[in-house]
Amino acid sequence: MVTTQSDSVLHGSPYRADCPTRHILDRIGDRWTVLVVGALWDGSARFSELRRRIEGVSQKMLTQTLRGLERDGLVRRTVHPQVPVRVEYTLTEAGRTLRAPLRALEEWSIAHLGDVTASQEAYDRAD
Amino acid sequence: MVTTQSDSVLHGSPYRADCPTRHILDRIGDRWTVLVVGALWDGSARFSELRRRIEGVSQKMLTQTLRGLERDGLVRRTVHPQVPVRVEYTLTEAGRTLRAPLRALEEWSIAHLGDVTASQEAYDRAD
DNA sequence: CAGGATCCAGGCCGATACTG
DNA sequence: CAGTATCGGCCTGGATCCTG
Repeated sequence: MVTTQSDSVLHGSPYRADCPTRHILDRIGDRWTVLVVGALWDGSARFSELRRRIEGVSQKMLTQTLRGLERDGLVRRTVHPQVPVRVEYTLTEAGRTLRAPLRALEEWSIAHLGDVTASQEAYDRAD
Repeated sequence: MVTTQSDSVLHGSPYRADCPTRHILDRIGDRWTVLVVGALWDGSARFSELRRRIEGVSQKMLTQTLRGLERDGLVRRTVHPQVPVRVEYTLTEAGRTLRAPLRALEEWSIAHLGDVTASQEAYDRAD
């Protein structure tokens, strides 16, 4: 509902507090979302598998991140009724489209990491 | 905390806690960095101008964000010795290269906002 | 005008214990 | 195995006051 507005959103300022893109940025913003999407890129994975793959993520944060992604329709959660329970997470079609922009960011990071680090050191050395 | 070595990190998993790309993601992660870069895209701007353009940013956060970007070599800060002081912020060459990946993200947001919102509502309605 | 310094509330997130 | 629930520390970030 909120989406169907003039194209002013496109060219207009995403700097407005009410801009819908901010909400998305908030999602991408948190470190784990990006890493979870990355970890799911080459196929589905179980909960504990993700937890092992993504170093440093707590169980709480992983759950929370997965719930958020599921709510956004970017990740599908499938429960296989077995004992013990088996839960699989997979990227949806929409989730897979996230790959391109995230990849762009990642590549930028890798390409510019050296420069950024050097700049930081120079900045810190000077007063 | 500062790592900088071992090129294995480059091609290795960005899921490792020590991966340098995380540092970049942390920067991009916070809402203000993205918005500041966006606000500076069409030229330099003064402090108060930025503050006006970016709705909702506090003086503290704007300063902090600009300092961070300057330290990273993405923004150049120029002080014009006048009374009152005039300070101009401009994107550096490196900073300008950020445009492409950020743009990609922004476009993804706009393109998928509708779907995401719909998915959220469905998720919340169900149980 | 462009910021530094400080106080403080709120949330983020980890650690821990418990369930189906 | 795949979570839920809860407590608590810390850090973020806003509000406010002050400076050159």
